[in-house]
Amino acid sequence: MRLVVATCSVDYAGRLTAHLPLATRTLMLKSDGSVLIHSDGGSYKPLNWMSPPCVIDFMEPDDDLAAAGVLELWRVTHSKTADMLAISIFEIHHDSTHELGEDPGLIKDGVEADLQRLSASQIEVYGDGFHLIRREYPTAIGPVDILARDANESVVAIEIKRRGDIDGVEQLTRYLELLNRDTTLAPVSGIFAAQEIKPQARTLAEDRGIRCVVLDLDALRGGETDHDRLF
Amino acid sequence: MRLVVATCSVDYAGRLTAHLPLATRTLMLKSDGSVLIHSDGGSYKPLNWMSPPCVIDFMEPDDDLAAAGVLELWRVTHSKTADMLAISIFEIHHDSTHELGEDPGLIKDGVEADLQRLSASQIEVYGDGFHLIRREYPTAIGPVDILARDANESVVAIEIKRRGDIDGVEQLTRYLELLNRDTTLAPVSGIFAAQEIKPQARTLAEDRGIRCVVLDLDALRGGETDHDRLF
DNA sequence: ATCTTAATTTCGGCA
DNA sequence: TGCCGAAGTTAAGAT
Repeated sequence: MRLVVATCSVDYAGRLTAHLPLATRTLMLKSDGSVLIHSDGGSYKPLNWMSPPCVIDFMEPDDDLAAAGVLELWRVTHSKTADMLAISIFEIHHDSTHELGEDPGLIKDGVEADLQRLSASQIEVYGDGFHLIRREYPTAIGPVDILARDANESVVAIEIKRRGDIDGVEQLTRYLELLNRDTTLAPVSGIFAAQEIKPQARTLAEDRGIRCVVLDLDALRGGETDHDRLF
Repeated sequence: MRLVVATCSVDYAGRLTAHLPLATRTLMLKSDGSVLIHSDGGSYKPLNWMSPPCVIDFMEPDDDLAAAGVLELWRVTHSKTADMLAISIFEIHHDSTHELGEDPGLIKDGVEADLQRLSASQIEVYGDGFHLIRREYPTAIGPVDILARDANESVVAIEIKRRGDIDGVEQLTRYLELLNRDTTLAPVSGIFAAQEIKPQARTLAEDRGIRCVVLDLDALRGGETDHDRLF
């Protein structure tokens, strides 16, 4: 990886056209050819960039550019889409290259898939006597996270989110409407489950007769451990 | 901005839990307190990060961590959400600080909205005698970019993209199918308009009786200027 | 300030 | 490989 702090201007032409006026910025050149141009603030998104696969070409400026003060012209072109990034270097304040090696990558935990897997394997967190029909139950408008039966053998559709918001309730409502047209399943009730449920979402859900369940990830993990130890 | 290349491990706890095993990475510490952790590849998204507003606390490792080889412990906490990022520094390979100053920011140009606005105000680029019904004509599956009538008063649905690809043709096809069910509008023909139309997309479109129009942004701009001067 | 939607989205999963 | 949906989505515009 090469790190450069330079006074530069940048032009991008590809899915859109964009320009960065002359200013001092940090350029990150990765070993796969990709380039990030960062300012000293804002979020993790660069001001401008080129994603791999791409190649960078370090060129001499022509006479006009050189007369305008351009030391180097870096031309980054995408290998497939012909997107192009042109970086005009006016002054280099820092330039260093570093060997980083492969990265083992991020290990994530506590995403929706974990909640679904853990709570499906401990389906009674949704109520005594519950049993699983299946996860990712397919419907015409997409898969329902969990389909189960309650103690009375009535079908229950469970929608799981990390953070329970209005749109999740809407999604479950659409599933319920569809599932209740299936005479072999109806009547189907709904459960909206999340690690955290927004008050607005809870109000809407309960207004529609949908029960809300707050999932405790740590408790689910503990439960799984016990389960693994028992069997 | 401070640039650090270090062998480190990282733990994040917030909206999810995540861990980065020990490896050499580039750390970008911005002046607003935000931190990005980049590997030498991938896209512009960091492996892990903390968005502003946040504060970074440079701490001495406790005895256990020091015995494990930790030189420094950087603790980044979000000022509002209590999200936390803990960076355990094992070895620093590079460390430099740079004054960048304010950035004038990116100037974007040629986005879909511009093409839509400009071509709607000069609707005859689609054909002599064309007149606008409305932009963003609402349907059950989303708004149609432009709905117009041609010289014969037949309705035309226009889908606009910056770069015309297969999926844009598919989108327009769905709109046409829906609009043609409306007896007050049918028959509705389609125009696929873009600054650049991929050969595959053009073939598919014409195969479905959809006309393709290549939009010239500079010409549209010139046309708008004339219009403004005339009225 | 809040919400709605696009994004040069990126990223992962599954068919 | 392509489609579909989630993301610590982020970011910009409208209400």
